[in-house]
Amino acid sequence: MDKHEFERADLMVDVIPLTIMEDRLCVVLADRVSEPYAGRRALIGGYVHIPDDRSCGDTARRVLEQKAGMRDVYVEQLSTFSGPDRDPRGWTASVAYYCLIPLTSIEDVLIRPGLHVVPVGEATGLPFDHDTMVAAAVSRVRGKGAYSDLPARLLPQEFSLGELHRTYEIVLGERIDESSFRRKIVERDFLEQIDGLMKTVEGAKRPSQAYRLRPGFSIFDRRF
Amino acid sequence: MDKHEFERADLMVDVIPLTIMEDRLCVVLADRVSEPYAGRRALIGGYVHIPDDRSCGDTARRVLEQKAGMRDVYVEQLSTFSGPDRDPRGWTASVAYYCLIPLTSIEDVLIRPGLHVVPVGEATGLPFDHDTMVAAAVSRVRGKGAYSDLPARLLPQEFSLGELHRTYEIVLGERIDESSFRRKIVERDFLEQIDGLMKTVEGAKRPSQAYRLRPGFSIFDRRF
DNA sequence: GAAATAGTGTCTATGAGACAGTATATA
DNA sequence: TATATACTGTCTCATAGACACTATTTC
Repeated sequence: MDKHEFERADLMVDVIPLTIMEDRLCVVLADRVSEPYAGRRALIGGYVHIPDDRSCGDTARRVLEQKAGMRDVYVEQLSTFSGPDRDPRGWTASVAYYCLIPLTSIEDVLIRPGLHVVPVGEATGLPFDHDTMVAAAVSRVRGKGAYSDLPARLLPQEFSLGELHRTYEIVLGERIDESSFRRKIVERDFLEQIDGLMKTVEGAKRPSQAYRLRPGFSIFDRRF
Repeated sequence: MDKHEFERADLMVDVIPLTIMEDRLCVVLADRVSEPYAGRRALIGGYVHIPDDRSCGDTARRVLEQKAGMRDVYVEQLSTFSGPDRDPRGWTASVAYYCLIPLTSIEDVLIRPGLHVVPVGEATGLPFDHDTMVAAAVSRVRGKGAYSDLPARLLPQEFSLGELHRTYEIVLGERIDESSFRRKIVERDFLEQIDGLMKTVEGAKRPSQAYRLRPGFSIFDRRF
């Protein structure tokens, strides 16, 4: 059977960049510059570049850098959304990736015009099936967050257990007991202490021990 | 930007049909009829049919029926595998789905020539990146199996707790305490008793209570 | 009644949440 | 010294595994 016997489906990639801002889980949206839906806020995405990209994961990382200036972020494949109606241009399949933007990178990102950081609950009414994608990304991160090091990737490289604790609470959307959190997190053994202390940014009192993710550690396979 | 400015990637779908045979987790492979790799055993797959398929999940269900005669099976998207080297025909993306074939359907399936049921551990050396796909499917089912109703879909509609227990052990590849299994499984509340008893097929003694999955129940979202 | 599988009851170890208490910095 | 956050210790309750026990059928 000839592979071009039928009309072909178009392949694209969309990225759901998640971050925390003002103690809320947020998604980064971009003003669309071209049709369809020019001018509307939507997820960052693009077509695969055959000569350059070695995988759809490469495409995701490339559009993140080119369209939002985000580099070296944690990127993971979410799911592929497909069908004749999700894009007015015709039958498409979009491989969706979510990524976690550390707090420190967010200020640099916001310098770019046309980018917006929106709480995930308020990112509705988006074009294409981007509402579904955002919801799926949040659901995935919540599901994995309960037993993974994933929320730590929303923090700068060095952080305190208090900050990490608050991050887990924001991501999971529920209160977490502090003492059991400390126990669990040190048992999981994906953190390492940094010799030297740290102060909280606000008018804090006692400084806390700084930690970082153990280099190269991840519970998850990074296959795209 | 014109959407056909670049050479386009080809979109296809592959399916990993899992089942249990002789107390082992197995995958169904098919002899390839066309190039590349004609005559080799590989996963079932095909191109999206633009006019017919309403999603890649539809493509998965269609090729399952057309190429292996499997209908009404549990199908779930696994991951999308992409790149310039995975298929000798060029840059492709394959959306992989796994499905769970109940024991009762397997005999019908095997009537078809060119189909083979192979223990997952022995399904190696496959063409394309099908080794990776099989491994990813097994890993996903094992991961989800620990807290889901998913292994029950490898059994006929009616089954005993003993059979279900053995199925979980086979899927997870480890011994599971029987009394805690019974406790957990009834608490999870996705089974319902069937009034009337059941005998084990072998030279069994006491018959056991028959159960079925509560209609419509699934812990998981079935988004494609 | 013997055998074999089905199903139940109970003890114990582990782990998480609740919460009180201690420690160490700033102002 | 007052205070706010960092961190620790202990109690209790829930849950899972171990395992012994009972139940019901076939042969």
